[in-house]
Amino acid sequence: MNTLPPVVHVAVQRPFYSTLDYSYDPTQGSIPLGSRLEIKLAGRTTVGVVMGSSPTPTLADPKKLKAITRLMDNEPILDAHLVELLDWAAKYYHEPIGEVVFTALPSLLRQQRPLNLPIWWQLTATESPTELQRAKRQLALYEWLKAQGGYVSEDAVAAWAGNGWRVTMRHLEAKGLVASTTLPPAPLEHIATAPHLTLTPQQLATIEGIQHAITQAELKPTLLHGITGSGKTEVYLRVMAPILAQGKQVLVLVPEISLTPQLLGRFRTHYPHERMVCLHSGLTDQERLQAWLQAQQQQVRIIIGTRSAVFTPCPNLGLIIIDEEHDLSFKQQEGFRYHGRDLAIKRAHMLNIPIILGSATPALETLHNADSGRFHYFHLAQRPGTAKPPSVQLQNIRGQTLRSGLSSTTLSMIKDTLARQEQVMLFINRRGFAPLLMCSSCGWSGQCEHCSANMTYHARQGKLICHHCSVEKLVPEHCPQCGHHHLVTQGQGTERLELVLSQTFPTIPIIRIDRDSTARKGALAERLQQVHEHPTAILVGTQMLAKGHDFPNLTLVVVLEADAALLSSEYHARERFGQLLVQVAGRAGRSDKAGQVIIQTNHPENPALVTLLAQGYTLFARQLLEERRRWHYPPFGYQALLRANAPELNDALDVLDKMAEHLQLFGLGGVILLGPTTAMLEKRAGRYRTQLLLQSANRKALHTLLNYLTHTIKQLKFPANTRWSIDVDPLDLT
DNA sequence: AGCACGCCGACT
DNA sequence: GTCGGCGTGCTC
Repeated sequence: MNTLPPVVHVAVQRPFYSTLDYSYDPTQGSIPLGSRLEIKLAGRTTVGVVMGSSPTPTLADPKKLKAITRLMDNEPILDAHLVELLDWAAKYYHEPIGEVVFTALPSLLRQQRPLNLPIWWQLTATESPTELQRAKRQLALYEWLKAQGGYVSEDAVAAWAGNGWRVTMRHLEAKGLVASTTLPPAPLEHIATAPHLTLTPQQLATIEGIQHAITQAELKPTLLHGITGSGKTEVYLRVMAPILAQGKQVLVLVPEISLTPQLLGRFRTHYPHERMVCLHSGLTDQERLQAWLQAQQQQVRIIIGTRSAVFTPCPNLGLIIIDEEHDLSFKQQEGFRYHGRDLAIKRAHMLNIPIILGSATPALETLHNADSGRFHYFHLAQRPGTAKPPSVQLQNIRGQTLRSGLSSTTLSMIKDTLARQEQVMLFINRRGFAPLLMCSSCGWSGQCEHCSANMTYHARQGKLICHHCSVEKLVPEHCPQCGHHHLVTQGQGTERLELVLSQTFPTIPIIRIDRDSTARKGALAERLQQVHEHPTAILVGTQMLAKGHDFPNLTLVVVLEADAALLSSEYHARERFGQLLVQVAGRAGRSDKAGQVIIQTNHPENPALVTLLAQGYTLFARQLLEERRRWHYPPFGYQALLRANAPELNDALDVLDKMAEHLQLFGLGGVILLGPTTAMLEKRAGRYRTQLLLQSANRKALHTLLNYLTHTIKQLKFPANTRWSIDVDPLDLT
């Protein structure tokens, strides 16, 4: 007779694409989905998470079956919905299930420490039945519980009732008078008492429209396309109100840490009595765990966080908001390469709750979804108050002599702006002093030993730094190749601009904001403070400056080195440049003063650029979409990028050659293979990088192929020391 | 990913 | 004769 025990399907922190089966003793009770287990794996004790169960083992050889060691916590750590989402994500991104589940957990929960959530007792009936009259002890405990307001912690019960309390509680539980629970949800506070901004008719109409859209039976994601300064945050805040009033949770995803405190401030002001948490990379492990638990226990209803916050357990989730949905930081670029926005959309769909994507510059994919009617679309095209959109002009620098990257027209406009006692911002997406140091005599240049790239000259530190692998070395005093003393720099960086401007405008404060000048904790806040203290000033910065910050006295923005992005062969480059340009331009003239934007370029006739300036972002984006349609690029086709790297180029190529051959043997089913080729940055940190692009009009065909690959890859023999990865929906093809 | 097992070079 | 190199293969 077959007496095989029931099993749970367990995700473990190992590179396995499937769960492992472990048996358990059903007489000890069932094991809920999402529970954390202690298990033995290959002779070692480790942590697993229950992803499913079945009455009999599903593994081929039942002799291998082991029993779980124990349940680690008194509560499952993930609810059924998150288990389903993570399961889906593992399949969609072709990532080992354990990798997915464990990146979704706070790091303290990946370890073998039990969580031991406090148990609370909840009164479930308020009328004490007469039968309790006879059971004095039960009655006393029951009345005491009632006096405490209906929720009491296990510890409090033990302290009050003394020995034997557990038996008494079990009696009360059996009579249906109490139930054990985790922490009670935070009480409903009173909502939105802060003084409200007056809304524009357009904002009001948008809020009303969104509120109507998100209460429809058939929910679609909503794109809120609002130009910079149009008050998207205010719309989020108002749309949230009815959701919060129902006691539901709102999950807000934001691009990166630098903007989180700012947004949190707005939320605090608007909802001063609502408890909220922030989940970002700046938290300690303990803080992160606490925030995670508070969301899980419904102690907070507003959860603001970066990419990984999409996995925060919210048992009563009512709305998801993705701010700056186009932002690249939502896509994880290593390991489990998920897209926070796309997973949020999936999560909202699974829960049948509304989701709002906000951006001044929606991603092409998102815009296409709105154009095709798959998403609702709302447009906030005006800035409230007197703020007007800035005037943007292209400045042809072809054949002009530049002074440290600045044309004479630019310089005179800077002078004029400063004379009006206003601020100027110079935007250049390159930190350091100069991107290249070379010998004027023999042509030697400072190459990184580990990467196929130049090292950037950082004057202040007196170093050459590789921006790809962070290797540093002291600037040589003379040419390492010919001994010549005349080493010259080429090109512009933020540091050099800062220096040149301080020489040209010795009385004007120059405030540089880039990764180097803001590395120290609190340095960014200091710099921003300086900007607000000096109404006449020059700001020099990288894309850090492009997002979110409000500089009311800033009226001139100069964009330098625009051409690299325009000429790039990477088809995402122009989309990103357009987004960046619109975001940068949005910094100019945010109050009542008119803003101007100058773009220095050698290619003022560039069609994408011309469309962007003459007809705006939406038409620019639609034009790029048409191009993508012609090439069957996303969103008109589906892509996955296989990457490999190795200390030897041939080994890295060999990996992808073997994969390509393997896939061809299986049958491509209409999927096109492009490559293998070397990556644009051929060598990085001592490893050669190669890639193979898979493209198909049919998502299913692509996924079938990837699924075959991951499940048969062990048959392939790769050279030693090679690594490979799969990137589904890649956003970075370099 | 770990880790054990296993088959070839320089050492007590 | 052994210690240890990292190639190969397995983990419910």
